Amino acid sequence: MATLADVAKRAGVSVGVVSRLLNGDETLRARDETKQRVRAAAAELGYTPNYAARALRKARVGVIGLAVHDASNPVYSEIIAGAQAEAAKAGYALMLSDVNALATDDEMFKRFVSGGAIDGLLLQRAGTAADSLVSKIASGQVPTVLLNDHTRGPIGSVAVDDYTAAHLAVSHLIELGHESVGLLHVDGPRSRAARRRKGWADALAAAGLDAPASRVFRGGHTADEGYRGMRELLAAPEPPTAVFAANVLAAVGALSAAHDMGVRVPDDVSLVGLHDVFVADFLQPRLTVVKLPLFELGARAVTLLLSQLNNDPARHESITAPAPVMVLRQSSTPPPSH
Amino acid sequence: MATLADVAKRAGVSVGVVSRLLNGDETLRARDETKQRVRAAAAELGYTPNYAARALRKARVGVIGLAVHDASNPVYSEIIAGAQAEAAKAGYALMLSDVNALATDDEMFKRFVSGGAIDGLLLQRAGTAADSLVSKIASGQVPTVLLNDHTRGPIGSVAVDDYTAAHLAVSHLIELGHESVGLLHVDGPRSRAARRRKGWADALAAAGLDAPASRVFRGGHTADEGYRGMRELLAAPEPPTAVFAANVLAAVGALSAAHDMGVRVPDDVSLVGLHDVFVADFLQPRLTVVKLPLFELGARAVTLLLSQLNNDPARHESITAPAPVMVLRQSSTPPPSH
DNA sequence: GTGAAAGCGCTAACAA
DNA sequence: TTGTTAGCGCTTTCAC
Repeated sequence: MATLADVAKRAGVSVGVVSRLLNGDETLRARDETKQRVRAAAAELGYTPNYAARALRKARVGVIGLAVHDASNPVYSEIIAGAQAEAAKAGYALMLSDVNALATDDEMFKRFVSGGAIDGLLLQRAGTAADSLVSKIASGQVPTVLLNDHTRGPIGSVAVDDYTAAHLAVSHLIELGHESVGLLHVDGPRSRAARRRKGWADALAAAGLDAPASRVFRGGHTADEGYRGMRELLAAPEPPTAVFAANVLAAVGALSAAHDMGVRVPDDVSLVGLHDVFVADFLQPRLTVVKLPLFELGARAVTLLLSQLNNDPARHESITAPAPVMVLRQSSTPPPSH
Repeated sequence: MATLADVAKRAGVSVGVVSRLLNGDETLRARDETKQRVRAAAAELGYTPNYAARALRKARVGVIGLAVHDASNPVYSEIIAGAQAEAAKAGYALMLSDVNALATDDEMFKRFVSGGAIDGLLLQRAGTAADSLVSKIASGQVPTVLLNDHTRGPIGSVAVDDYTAAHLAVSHLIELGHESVGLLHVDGPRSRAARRRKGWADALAAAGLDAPASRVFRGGHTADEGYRGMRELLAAPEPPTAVFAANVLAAVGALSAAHDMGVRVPDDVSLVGLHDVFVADFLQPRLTVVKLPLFELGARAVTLLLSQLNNDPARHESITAPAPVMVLRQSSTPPPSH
């Protein structure tokens, strides 16, 4: 690999000039002819800066870490895509990691957050003890921003409007004529789960309807958990005529559970999920869903993190535009008795 | 951040000793008492090695790149998980990247494969021109191994047994009594697609059945493409009574297409997919599938790459164990007329 | 048994 | 307008 010194020698100048020129240093006063010569030499040698050396010198590596619980979860992949795009714009690379691995494997944690392997960290919490540990420790080492979460103090955070999304979904169901709407709710950071539940409750209340705890079932954020939650819900004494699943994967499982119990969707019970992922459009029936700007969430998170890298204070951001939208498909219709 | 020098000072020794001790240098002859002192100092200061410095010095960064087409594709995520696990064992980190971004964005390409940002590259091709470009260039810069692909020359590769998997799926259908089995085939590197098609054809031939080109439709590897392919297949003059989809996502789309066309699965047509991903178990009907050792694929790929990093020659590996297995679910039954 | 020192490739401050 | 130089933190060879 060609080094700066190689280029300098070939161009007959010193390394300082080459470095400054190639990095676009404005204050460099050099003859045009010299610039040409240097550029030509660099091109001929196929020069590429060595990032390890640069990182060592500048104490900044140009990579931002992204720790999630399950990179294969389609919900996360849109966030990741957004983060990726924004990071690339700023010349940063993204490095994925698993939150649990980070929490469990001490070696990995040190390598990832200490040791200068990343300049900043994007973190997806999920309410477990390990999570708070990670976020606590990590924030002391590297600038951190939490994804779809809310926090004060030295850690930044950015969130989408879960409350409005839930409100929207439930209002849609109410407009269709439903009077009893169950909730398959997620665990996770209190605030996130709570916002979705409040959206559900408020929408019901606004229509003068009940939002009793007896209609709330644990849906989790996997299809398996959603399956179990829906079974419980449908086995309840007076099952609701509609269900809002606070997570798509839970909705996928819920659909499957209804089918297995001989309950037809949407004829017997309507179902709407949160987050629009491709699979929603390939289920039978196709899943009605509310779509949140997940791509933007990822993008804004890196913007915020980048500003923290420049010593701006950590802050919280809410993404209000684009607003949540209903994606009407086949799983929601008026209730049976209408 | 505490540096080696800090630790050395605190322990009252020189940096050389600290470095050798902490790295487990066998040839270091030091008094036990000294070792204790050094270890204590390191612990007290919370010393973590700086990876940029180490990388610069050793000309090796400890990260291996993994370039795929769509990190959110559940099929890839199992491969990724396998690679992750194996890399972690060897103290390597994994850095994901998008193949297309790499092919398009020159800046990114240089940063990723030149510039020493990665020590080796795991690459998922898909038959496009961009791919061969990438693999060609990349292999000149860093050791490379292709995922589920086959190649000779300076690039390594590792593949699962697509042929047997396809053969297994089609044989299963034949045993159920089907005599006409359609194929939703994938594009991608010739060898991979060809192996699956040959498995289909050979299984049919072994039973004295026809495998005409008129029963082969393009299924691609997304649900959308599978949807389109299945529509065409079902609209054909004499549609088959069973279909093998050479990719799960295509199978997901195919199921949806059948439903939209009023064709019942499995009553009117049986369907089996390739690769067992979670969603297969949550569809209606649950999808019968053949499972290939994808996790092992990822793991073996990094093992191979690591050996190439130690100057072993590039070679090709086939993963034969665990063997492909049928996962029987609800989408395959005997043909209607039986 | 342990210390000293060179140097990986780069940036930035200072000289000339 | 361009050259020189001091390190960033680490590993490794060689000397004592």
